[in-house]
Amino acid sequence: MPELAEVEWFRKQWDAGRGREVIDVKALSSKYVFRGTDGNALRQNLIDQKLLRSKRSGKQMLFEFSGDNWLGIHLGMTGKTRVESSDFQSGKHDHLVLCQRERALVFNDPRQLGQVRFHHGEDKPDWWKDRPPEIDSREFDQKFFNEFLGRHRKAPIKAALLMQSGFPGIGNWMADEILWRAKVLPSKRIHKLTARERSAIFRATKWVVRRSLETLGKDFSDPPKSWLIHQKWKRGGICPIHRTPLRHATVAGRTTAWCPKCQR
DNA sequence: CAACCTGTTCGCCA
DNA sequence: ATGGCGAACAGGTT
Repeated sequence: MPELAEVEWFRKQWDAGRGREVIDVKALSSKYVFRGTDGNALRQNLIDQKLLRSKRSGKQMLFEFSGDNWLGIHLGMTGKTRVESSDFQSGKHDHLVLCQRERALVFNDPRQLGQVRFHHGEDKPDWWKDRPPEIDSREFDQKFFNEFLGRHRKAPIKAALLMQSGFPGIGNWMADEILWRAKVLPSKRIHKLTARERSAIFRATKWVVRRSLETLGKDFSDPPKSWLIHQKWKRGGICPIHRTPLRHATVAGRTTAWCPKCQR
């Protein structure tokens, strides 16, 4: 489910617990989502600590706690964070519950392709360092964009858009939305793109990210009806511009929708 | 029962 | 050494 804008919304859900102590931790640490993490250390360290703040980088979330404790959550395909009341009883796929006196902060992930990581130390965890620039920042500029594409000349443009090291936060629906707006066929190889097409993709990337943060990222509301996302999953989906039936195929290993009239 | 899935990582191959 | 691609991960839904 979650790409950049949805992850931003899920990150903010736990803001309700900022400044408050964790009094108990329920962690099903044998589960796949805890791979590579010491569930006991997580439990021992987080109890009695306060949630201080959180950050997002691409699709990654980092929650900082007092006492030099850091909790990383990646939502994968089906992960969600939410808040429940303090007497909440955890359900089947609620793998991690941080209990506070006033509420419970819950991480749920049926499919478990997400990941929970824990780090204790003064400095941020290694896996949070050397992140690529946020698309919605000045550091994500034409130079960075062109250099990244230059390293993947033979790949279809959609494959590059899905690479988190170059387009942090972009996922399947945002990639299709960007290429539809830029009027570029998702399967087009990067070395075949014209300068004009590259520039259109750069601008559409920034635009889709900014606009989806203003809707989905802010209050989980739908982007405008004119967006491709509303059509891409439906049977009989049409181009929002002139109602041409969308085409579907697997590109870069993922289901892809595009308008055969707009995108060439 | 089979195919599919808004994500990432691994191993194989060029 | 680097880049491209298919499979695997786990469990639910169509």
